[in-house]
Amino acid sequence: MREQTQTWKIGEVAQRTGFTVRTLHHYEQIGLLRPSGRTESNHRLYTRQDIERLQHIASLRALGLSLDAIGQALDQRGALLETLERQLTALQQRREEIAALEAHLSGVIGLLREGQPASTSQLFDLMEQMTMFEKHYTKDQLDQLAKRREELGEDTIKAVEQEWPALMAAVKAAMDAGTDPADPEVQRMAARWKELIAAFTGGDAGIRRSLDTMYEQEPQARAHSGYDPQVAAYIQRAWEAAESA
Amino acid sequence: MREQTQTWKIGEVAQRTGFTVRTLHHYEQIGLLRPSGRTESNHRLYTRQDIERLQHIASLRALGLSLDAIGQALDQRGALLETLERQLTALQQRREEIAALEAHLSGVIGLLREGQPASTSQLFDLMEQMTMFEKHYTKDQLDQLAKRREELGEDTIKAVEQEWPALMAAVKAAMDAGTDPADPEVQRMAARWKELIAAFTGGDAGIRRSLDTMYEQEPQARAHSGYDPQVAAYIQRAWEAAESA
DNA sequence: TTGCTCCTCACGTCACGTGAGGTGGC
DNA sequence: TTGCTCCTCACGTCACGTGAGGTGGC
Repeated sequence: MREQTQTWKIGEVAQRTGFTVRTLHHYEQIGLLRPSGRTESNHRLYTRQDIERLQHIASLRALGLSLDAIGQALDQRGALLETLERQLTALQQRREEIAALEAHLSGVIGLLREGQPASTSQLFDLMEQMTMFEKHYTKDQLDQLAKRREELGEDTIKAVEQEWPALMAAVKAAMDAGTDPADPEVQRMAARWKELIAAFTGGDAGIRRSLDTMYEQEPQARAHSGYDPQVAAYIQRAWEAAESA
Repeated sequence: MREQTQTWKIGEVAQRTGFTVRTLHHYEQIGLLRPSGRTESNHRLYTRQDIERLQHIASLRALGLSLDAIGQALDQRGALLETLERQLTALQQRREEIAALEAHLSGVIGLLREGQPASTSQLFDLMEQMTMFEKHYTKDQLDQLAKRREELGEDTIKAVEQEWPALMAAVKAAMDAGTDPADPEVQRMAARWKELIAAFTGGDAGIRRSLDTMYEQEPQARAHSGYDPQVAAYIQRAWEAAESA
């Protein structure tokens, strides 16, 4: 009538379950799985129940749960479903983050491969711009911008990028000379300024707003483009003069 | 003619770049970014070049690179493209792993919600089975099995699952009684056995092979289904007798 | 006596967060 | 003198891997 309870030493348990001895030590240390007994010489003894618990741990670990979450799920029956749902949400979120990183990374790799930027620092300039863009524009807006660049063609884009600094310098010169914003030459430059922005935004008001916020919030963006708030205010006045005319 | 080099203290750098002071300490400690100077009172002084390097670090960190990889990429120009490509591959792999986890987890949550398994230990049995299945069957095979279950309908599946243990017990009894495998009654049971397997596999040879390997390699699977190698060998002989007849 | 298994520390990993305890400039 | 910034340790995080040094059973 003796209840003979079979037990296993740690090495046997390790071999049968695929856990390492160290891992079993660890699980005992954090209180996740305490072997039911010890031999006289202090060797751990695991019962069938212990091994069952270990298998449950393995199942939950296979779902990516943390040891902490596993402990809670096993000790408070009923919390299981909720724990798993939280885990699913966390995984989905993590996967979306990774997908976004991948998109960003692919973009940078594309720049590096095709554009062959002249210098490393130029590459980093480009990367910073990309990061800023991805921060201030929605995904739809970025798609629109990409389509627009394609429509315009590389040559047009390069031409515009070269024209910008020249135009800003000319406007700044007129401003510094105290020229009236209503002056015909300034009006011509203001109109051209408007055209260049429209070429970039494609006339989309949302993209225009995102562009403005980016320049407001990112000193980097201002520094990079040579944007000057005083010049911007001056152009603003020129536009207003044109409207009231 | 004095070259006046502007410098910033750690708090200023932190504020402008969005890193924390502790992080800058850390970057110095691991040699990723060493400020170019110190004041008399030992306060760190960062130059414009230091801050540029910090911005490059930020760009690369935004791509998910480890600090170690960032250090290498920045110190050995040319290694950059390769580093980024490795990172992209790693991210893709990680994303696929997460997707697989999600699929597994969704399955388990589905079981928990719909099936409402009677006890926790029953749920874990189911989970272990799922894990084993996902290990031994290809994705295509799992899809096929799912489709097949749908075709058969819940009632048929339950009926079959109930019939199994009874059939195995009957065969075992015949075997224990020393009945000849060619005996008509044993032949009837062997034929039924074949039908039940076919109902599960849908006659697919690949699925049949996966099922066999699973029973060979997973003591868990054998224990769970009550599978007995001696009974299996007996059935084998019955099938051979049927063929040679 | 020789292997093999078991034991208990305890450091290292990754990228910092969070104090603790103290000093220097306005 | 009071704040504020700066400094240098140093522990904690997560799930163990990897020794180090030593003991017990066949």
